[in-house]
Amino acid sequence: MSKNEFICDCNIIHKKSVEKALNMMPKDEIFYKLADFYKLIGDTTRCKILFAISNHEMCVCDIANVLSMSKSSVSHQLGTLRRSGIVKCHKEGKEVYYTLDDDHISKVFKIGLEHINHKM
Amino acid sequence: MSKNEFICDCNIIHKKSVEKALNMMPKDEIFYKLADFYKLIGDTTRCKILFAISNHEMCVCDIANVLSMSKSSVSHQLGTLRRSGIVKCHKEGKEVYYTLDDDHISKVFKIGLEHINHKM
DNA sequence: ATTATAGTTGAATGTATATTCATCTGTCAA
DNA sequence: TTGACAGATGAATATACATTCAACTATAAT
Repeated sequence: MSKNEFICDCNIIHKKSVEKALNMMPKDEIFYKLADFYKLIGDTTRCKILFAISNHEMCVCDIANVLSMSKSSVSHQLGTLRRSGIVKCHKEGKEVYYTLDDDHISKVFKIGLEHINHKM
Repeated sequence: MSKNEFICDCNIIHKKSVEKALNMMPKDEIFYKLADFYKLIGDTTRCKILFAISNHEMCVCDIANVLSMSKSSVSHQLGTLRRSGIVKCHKEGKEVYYTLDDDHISKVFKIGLEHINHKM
């Protein structure tokens, strides 16, 4: 009977706690997606972009001006957000307008700001 | 009268939109903190750690076993989370027990999962 | 047709950061 | 007081990724 049945460099202190936690943990795939989602909004530039377009749609140039950044940089970030299904866009003539794909983002911002205020 | 009054490599297309967005944007400091908060939970390992301890407190060894990771790696991440005020800890003998600092994390997880489900 | 502008994209560079390794402290037991 | 273990931590390495640069497409105007 081994003291350490798990693949880790230390012994188990509270076996029940560990097993309980293991049971309630979602699958790895869920954690990958969840972490990926937070990682996407966990960047100052993307935070600002999402905030800017959360009120009404904006084209790339306007967003670049709001953030005082290059079109290229903004476009790269918008591409990342689009491929991840966080924003969507539609074209009108030469311009491409971006909006949030759904409104979970606004909710997440709300709680994030609550957390920050709680820390002050 | 210059066509481009802002420090950006492109023109403003919709002046009103840009000004409106600029007015409602929080200060940079807020965005730094907000992005930092999401960045912290935007990592698979830290996501798992937070999830594991969200139910009841756990010591470092137990967390390491739940995640099948080394104590050192877990401890580094816990240190980061602690210094950022996301988790807190108390010592009992040789062991250090970690819990969430407040329950905004659980709420954020809830919305994150909603977003993921919305995408399936 | 030609020119200007909106936007995208691949490659390169620089920066940030997660994990590992080795070492250290603090606590308990023998 | 010696040994064993929980945990923390600095340095090093490796990986991820944000921005820049240059080149490209597409649309509109002259």
